[in-house]
Amino acid sequence: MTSEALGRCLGANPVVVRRTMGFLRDAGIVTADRGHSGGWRIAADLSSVSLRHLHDALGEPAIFAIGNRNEAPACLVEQSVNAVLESAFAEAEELLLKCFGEITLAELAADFKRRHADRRKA
Amino acid sequence: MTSEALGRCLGANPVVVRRTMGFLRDAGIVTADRGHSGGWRIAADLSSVSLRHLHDALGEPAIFAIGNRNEAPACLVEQSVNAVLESAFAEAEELLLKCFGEITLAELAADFKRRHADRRKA
DNA sequence: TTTATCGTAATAATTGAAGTTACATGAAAC
DNA sequence: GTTTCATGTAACTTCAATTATTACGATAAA
Repeated sequence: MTSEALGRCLGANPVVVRRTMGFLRDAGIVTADRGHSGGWRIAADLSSVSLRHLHDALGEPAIFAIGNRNEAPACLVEQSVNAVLESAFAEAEELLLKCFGEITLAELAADFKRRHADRRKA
Repeated sequence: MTSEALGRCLGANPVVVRRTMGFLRDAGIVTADRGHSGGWRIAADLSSVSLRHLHDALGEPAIFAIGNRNEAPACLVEQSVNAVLESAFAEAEELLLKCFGEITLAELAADFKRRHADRRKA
């Protein structure tokens, strides 16, 4: 599938698609072929790739929208707040990443297949 | 404390402070007095205000930086992804809000007091 | 040799948050 | 009562981060 076509599916720009897919290529999850009839291709067994793998491959982007403003603030109030938030966020992140680790692309594909069949029936 | 002074403490603009504190005022957590010697004052027992209360008062801002792009997409792939992410995010959010609910301003104040005493000793 | 594709750098556009200005309202001080 | 000091809020500007776009080189198939 070309970046152009992927971009249309995702509602995103082809160059942005290339940038992002580049991380998955670097992680060995997909390959990219140039030239005529080139494009992106899955390079891994779908059942061996979890959402956690994708998250890691994409550089572990920040999960939380809110969080510490400074890592080691001089302000004692800020230190107190950071201390309690850090442990709360750490727990939530651990749980979320555990979930991510348990969901594979194969499962997503199976779920898609089910939805697709259901739609054709209806 | 005036918005001006709070702004200096927080490294934020006084008007932004007023905007934000306004939510806490609407929730009854603080009061604001105008005029000479006015400003913001705590209006609740510190032990009765949890971080959860603050979060709710501030309009339950989004906790996660990543999430569904569309709530009810036509795309079946997006539907599959949303389905698994929604439950994962819901679990993590529940845990985080539970933590928030267990932390009170009184506890934060006590922790601050401890840090303050420690610093004076050192 | 032409066409199609990725790779990537440089730049522009967009967006949402924060900052700023301006002024009305209200309350205390003198 | 007038001055001063606050909040309340609308309108506008600035800023930072993401996304989009343009441009062009590299590569491979037709």
